[in-house]
Amino acid sequence: MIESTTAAKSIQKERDLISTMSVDCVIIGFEQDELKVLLYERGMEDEPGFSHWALPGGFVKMNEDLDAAAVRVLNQVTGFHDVYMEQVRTFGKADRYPGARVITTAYYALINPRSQKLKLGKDARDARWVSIKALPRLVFDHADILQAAMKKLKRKVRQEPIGFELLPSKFTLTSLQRLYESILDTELDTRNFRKKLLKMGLLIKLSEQQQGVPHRAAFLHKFDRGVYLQLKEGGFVFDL
Amino acid sequence: MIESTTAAKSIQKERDLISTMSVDCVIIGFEQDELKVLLYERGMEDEPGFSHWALPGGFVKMNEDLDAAAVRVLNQVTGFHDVYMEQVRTFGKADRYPGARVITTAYYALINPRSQKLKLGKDARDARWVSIKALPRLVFDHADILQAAMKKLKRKVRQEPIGFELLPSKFTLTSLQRLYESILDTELDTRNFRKKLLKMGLLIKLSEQQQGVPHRAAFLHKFDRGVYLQLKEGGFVFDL
DNA sequence: GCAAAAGTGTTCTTCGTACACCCATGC
DNA sequence: GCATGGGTGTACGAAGAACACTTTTGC
Repeated sequence: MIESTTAAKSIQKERDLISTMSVDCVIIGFEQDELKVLLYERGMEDEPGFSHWALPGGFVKMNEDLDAAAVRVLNQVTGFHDVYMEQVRTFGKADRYPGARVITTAYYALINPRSQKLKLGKDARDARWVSIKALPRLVFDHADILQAAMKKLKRKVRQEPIGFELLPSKFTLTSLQRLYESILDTELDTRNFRKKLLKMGLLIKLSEQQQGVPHRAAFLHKFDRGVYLQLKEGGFVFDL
Repeated sequence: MIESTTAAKSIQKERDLISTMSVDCVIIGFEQDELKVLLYERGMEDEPGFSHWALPGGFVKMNEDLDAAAVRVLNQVTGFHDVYMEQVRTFGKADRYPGARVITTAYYALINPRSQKLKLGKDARDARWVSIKALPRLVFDHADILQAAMKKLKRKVRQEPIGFELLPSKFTLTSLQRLYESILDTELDTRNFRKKLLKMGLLIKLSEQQQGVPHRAAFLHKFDRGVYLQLKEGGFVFDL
């Protein structure tokens, strides 16, 4: 095998190579026909950005996989678990974090805000689902990170149906359309949207309907996970 | 401003948060109708992976932007400068690098191998342009990194014309087609390929022709950078 | 009965795709 | 004259885009 241990240790002793890695999570939810992001107010008085709004984040531990760190941080700050996450990219400007060299890898997470209860971690004074259309000022480069995540999501949504993660298990076609409209930031033609989706065979129409709405009740639908996985293997495209 | 310095320093003292960041470069070139990657044989006896083939990489310095580190590393290992580079993603498995915790961010670089001379850095025993179809075994997780870069390139090539970077300034339509075929790993119909490209108006047909070929000489073309930049702003799509 | 959203087909245009032959050159 | 790649057009089918009215329900 490779003779490495001493060399590697000497590398870590060189002060100018040492840095701290963190992960930041762009947690995206869909509620009341709006895309939202979970932000929190930093609550550690001795850390940079105290009392400012930020994306949930935390440091990567020495023996922890990067992806695992993202999952852990999400859980520690929000209490959420079993969430779909994907790496966005890494932000590494030398001066991005005040007072120390911290390189951060951004992840986005997709979740239905009503499916799990928010349990604030100790580092947070407050946390809120904030509409993507009305963001407060964020600390450090978190506005850039958020923007990059949204851009990635826009691309992603054209390649596979991500509604699975953001909607309740039973939903109306209209709310699915609103979701796509929010992500793509356009209006879609209802007839064309339905035509395309139904042709794909991904949706199962239930006999159940909406209750108590002051207009004609819509039928509920659910996703067919079997068909989805099958399509995914074949590497399909999903243009809207 | 934010009261941060002491806090940040205390963060970096915690041993379990300290790690080393590196960058690795997937340097892609196109030569003799083939896509190639620049690999080097590791030449530092006291570093892991000595005498094995690897992607050019190096550590990020304390006061260096991550993107700048990628540019520097590329230059140090190969002597290349002014090269198109883009971040792929970050690889952070805890055990990916033997003997130390090293998280690495991968970049891909596109270059015409004939446009700049390869000048080996001191860490390399040897370096070669290797066909993407005949790769040797690579150290650490470099095979995964390379694969991720190629996948990203495949997606990229459908969204903007990257031939700019990989071809000489004057080229034939056939070599452009071969480039796309190499990246996408398919065969394309010549007539349809030309139809689509010419309709875009990105190419300028020169009066100059190939010299000394044992068949009908092809006209040379060049890219119209003005039209390219214009199209790019409008966020165009480029399907083949 | 009215406000509010659900649901449904057709036409036109655009674009992708398949396909075969003559042309110029070097040897 | 032959081998090699250069260069060109058309016809068909699929898919995207535009577009308006009837239905159901709660109040």
